[in-house]
Amino acid sequence: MPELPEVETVARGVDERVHGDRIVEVWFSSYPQPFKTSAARQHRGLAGRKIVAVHRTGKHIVCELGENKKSIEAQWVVHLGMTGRLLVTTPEAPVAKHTHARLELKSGKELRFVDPRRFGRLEFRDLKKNGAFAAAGAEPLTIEPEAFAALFRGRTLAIKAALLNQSLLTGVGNIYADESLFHAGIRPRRAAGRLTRAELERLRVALVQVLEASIRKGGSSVSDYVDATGVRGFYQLEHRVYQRGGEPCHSCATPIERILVAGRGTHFCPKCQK
DNA sequence: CATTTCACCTGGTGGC
DNA sequence: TGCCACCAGGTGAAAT
Repeated sequence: MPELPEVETVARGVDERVHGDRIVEVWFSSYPQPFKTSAARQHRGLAGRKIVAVHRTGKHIVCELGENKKSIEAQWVVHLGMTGRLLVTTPEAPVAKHTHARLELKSGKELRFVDPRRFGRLEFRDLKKNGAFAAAGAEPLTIEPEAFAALFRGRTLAIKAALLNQSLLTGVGNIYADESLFHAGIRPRRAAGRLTRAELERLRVALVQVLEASIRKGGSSVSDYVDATGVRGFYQLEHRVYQRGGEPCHSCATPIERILVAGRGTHFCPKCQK
């Protein structure tokens, strides 16, 4: 479900509703997979802490914990995987199947992590011991043109595979890789290192435009993505190629092709993309 | 090292 | 209605 625009939408929604609130009680499911940090250690770290702010880094949601913004002591880092949801609810709201974490807040609200496939991850970081969370790759919304081009220099892998590599760029997933390549007019199987400087700049600009447009629409709800309050996004209505295999291209009416690149379903227009 | 493949999970869909 | 194959927003380990 969640790539940069979806994670940004969730992080903003959670921040609006819980910043300044204090965690008074913590509950975790017994499935070990979602816990990058053991449930016991997260429990000790989270209970009693105040959530100062919530924001996005790449595809991660970072909850800053401390007494105020100038004294952050710890972080709770949430990765939604494919099907994760981070929801702000009332305590009475029915607990959804596959709920793995419930943080009861002083205000009476609850912060819940729900994840059917359990590909998501929850991590607790003590800043003194572990340091602050940092993504490996660059932020696509702010990277400079020169640095963006340098990411792909000399690489033989497909440009689509390179876009998905989180240690190069952080936050781009299958939807926005396909959509940005369409808007830039570049075929997904092209070797990353063979793109011209002009093509790379078209790609960077397309990526920024697509990601920002999607954030404005609350992200893409292809099947089950919802924001922090359970509301779906609308950017799926703007998709030009993603999951449109066989359907006519909106620009030239040529049927959109679906192929496999880096093991992922990949969609492109054979006429508009060179 | 760079690149590719596969396993990790549940659930929805479409064919028979 | 049931069974089965296939597909899905991600990522890290193992293989090549």
